[in-house]
Amino acid sequence: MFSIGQLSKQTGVKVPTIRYYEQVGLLVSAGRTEGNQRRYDKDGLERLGFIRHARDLGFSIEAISALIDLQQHPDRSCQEATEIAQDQLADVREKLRRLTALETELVRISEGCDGDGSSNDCYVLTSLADHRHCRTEH
Amino acid sequence: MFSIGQLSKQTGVKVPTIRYYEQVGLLVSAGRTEGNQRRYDKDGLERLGFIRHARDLGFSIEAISALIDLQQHPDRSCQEATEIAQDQLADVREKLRRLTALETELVRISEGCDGDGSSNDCYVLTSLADHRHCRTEH
DNA sequence: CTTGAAGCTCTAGTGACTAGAGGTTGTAGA
DNA sequence: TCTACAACCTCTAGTCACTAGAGCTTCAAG
Repeated sequence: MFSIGQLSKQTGVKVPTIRYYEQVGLLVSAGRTEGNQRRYDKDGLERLGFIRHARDLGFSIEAISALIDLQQHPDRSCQEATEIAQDQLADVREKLRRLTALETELVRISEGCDGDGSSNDCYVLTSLADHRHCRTEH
Repeated sequence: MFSIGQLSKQTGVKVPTIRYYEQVGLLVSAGRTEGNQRRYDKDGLERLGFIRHARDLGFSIEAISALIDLQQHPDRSCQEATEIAQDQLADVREKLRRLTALETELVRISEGCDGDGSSNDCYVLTSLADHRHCRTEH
């Protein structure tokens, strides 16, 4: 049996975050000692590991809830799980696309200015003031 | 002179967002009609355009505040503006790095599973349960 | 002069935590 | 067995950048 602090150390999830996950229903309520402190077993450890990993991959709490539901109903097809993962992938790719455009723009903006001179003709500021200078969509 | 709605249309910034920007001090308080409605001039339009563009590029409200300060003190060196832009670029690049790793992982996870079969051996779920399956750091 | 779209302020909600106050419990050492 | 104190508890509020809604007032066209 682990205390919440030990669970935290083993998973790398902060103590208040673990309590938060319980509060929003991601983790089932932990058993308690007589003095009302949470105690976890190996099962709890694994569930939190799953959540941690999914969060690291950018899945939302809502998506993780759905995935945990699926885990607990092994009779259901895993098509749903695959869909959730693919939605997440599409999301990540969209973010990559946007960030790549931003990178291009920021490089252009940063390089135009050597940091000398006064800010009334600063390239960074004039570039931000006028979208028409941009080379990519964003 | 524009109403807040006209300003919104011209810049693509929603009306409540404009009021929010004023509230947090990004936009100086607009002049008002006798009936207490906001009226903007060309200056306000340009300032909001600047904010809009900088937000699109992912700059935080705080960073934009600093940039606007610099605009209003043209005597100060633009080195600070360049630093802010380069910080933002570093930030974007870090996000790109992480998202690229996530993409790799998600492709691997999604492709391992064809959506058939039941979820007790679903590759998506087992992959999420065990970080050791991963090929990249995240 | 009427109507209704557009404006106003204020409060509260979003997601995923994080921080802090103020109190209680568990446990290691004396 | 006692004591000290780290770790635990609950609850509220704050973060960021908005967004939504209630309930009211003003503007402008017909």
